Amino acid sequence: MAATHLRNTPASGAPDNNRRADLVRAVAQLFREKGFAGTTIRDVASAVGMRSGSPFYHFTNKHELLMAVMEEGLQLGLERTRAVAVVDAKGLAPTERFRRLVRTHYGSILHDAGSDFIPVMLYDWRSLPVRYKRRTIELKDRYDAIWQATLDELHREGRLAADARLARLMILGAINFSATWYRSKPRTARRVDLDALADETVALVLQRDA
Amino acid sequence: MAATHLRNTPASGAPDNNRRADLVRAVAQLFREKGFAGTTIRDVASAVGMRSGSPFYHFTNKHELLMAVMEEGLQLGLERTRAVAVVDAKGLAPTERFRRLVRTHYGSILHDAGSDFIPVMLYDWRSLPVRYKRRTIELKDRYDAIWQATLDELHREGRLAADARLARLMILGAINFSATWYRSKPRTARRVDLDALADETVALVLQRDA
DNA sequence: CCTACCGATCGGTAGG
DNA sequence: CCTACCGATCGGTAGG
Repeated sequence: MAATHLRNTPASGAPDNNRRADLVRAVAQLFREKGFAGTTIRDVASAVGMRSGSPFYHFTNKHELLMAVMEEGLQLGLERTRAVAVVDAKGLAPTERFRRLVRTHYGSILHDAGSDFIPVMLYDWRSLPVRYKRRTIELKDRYDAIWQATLDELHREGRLAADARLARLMILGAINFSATWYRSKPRTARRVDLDALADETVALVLQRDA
Repeated sequence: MAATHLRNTPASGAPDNNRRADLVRAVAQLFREKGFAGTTIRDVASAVGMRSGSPFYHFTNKHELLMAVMEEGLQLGLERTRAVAVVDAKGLAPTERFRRLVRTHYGSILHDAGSDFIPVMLYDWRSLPVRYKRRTIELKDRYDAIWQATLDELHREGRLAADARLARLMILGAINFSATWYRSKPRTARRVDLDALADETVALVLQRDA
């Protein structure tokens, strides 16, 4: 019994990272489904097989749990987006790079299994205390910058007919809003997969090649 | 004292409509700011100068308050949108009718003073119990139908390069998402007013005239 | 990480 | 619509 407890308590005194990661993942799913205020610490604990007081061994309060979810999402999203835009599609035409950005956002940011972190940010940004917002905004700005670079190029080429900064807000808005209506296992026959959805999004917002 | 109470209690036995309307309005603002689960009945009561138990004289539980907010928003939105699309802009070109739809959604649905009802629906749809959703969806479908008619026309004219149904979801998504970033009293100098925002939105999603 | 618990708060109600 | 209240639940903590 005691040995089991010790196994999860690293020598350094810092909580075990696996358990912490388990918590953040479980919490992301719960917050996405029921919201920050609608989720109790007891929900969180039981989702990872802990007792009600134990999450506070890893996080000092509920708000830090919320921030951890958002930061995890931005960190992961930044890595994946950078891999697509700055590495894989570096030499490609802006339109193709744009298509890949859109597809990545639909997939690994919003709708792939386990992608609950950013949706929590979209839904519950207002629940994050101001003092936690600064750090999160820094990460978010870096994410936006990657998009902005490609959108600026498209604007220069005449493929984007709106102000490039507003275009970013509107395009990411259109994609993010799919969090409210897209279901990977739909009830209706009108199934749209993420590839098709990305293509349609690109078609909608880019002007035809002149 | 007793007279004051009686004045607000109509003979029919039904609660006074003005007080009910006051409640719905105040609740919409609170739910928009703090979310459904993050708002207490005591917040609601004190916002309209009541004591904590009194809102239950008008609504049997907290969820009915949420539904009332959403229905009020859809009812108002439907009226205004119909006035614009089906009356005022009936004979106009689809592109102009579209522009007015977009402008109305930005204004009287999302960002004008007192337009907190629909944002509550966007944020807290998941908090509405399933048995309340049916009625709300009926109203929402009618709202969507007005948009869809104009988008179908634009698609036929070649001004819309995506599937018209997905276009509706994406365009309303782009507009609705402004609820998370648009501020009528911005901190930065980059002020964009709703007229300009509507124009930019139209420019983004419509293909240039061939 | 568990046990055992606390003080505060919450949605809701009875009775007037 | 108020007064007075209840039972349940909540975030969080002490001590091991």
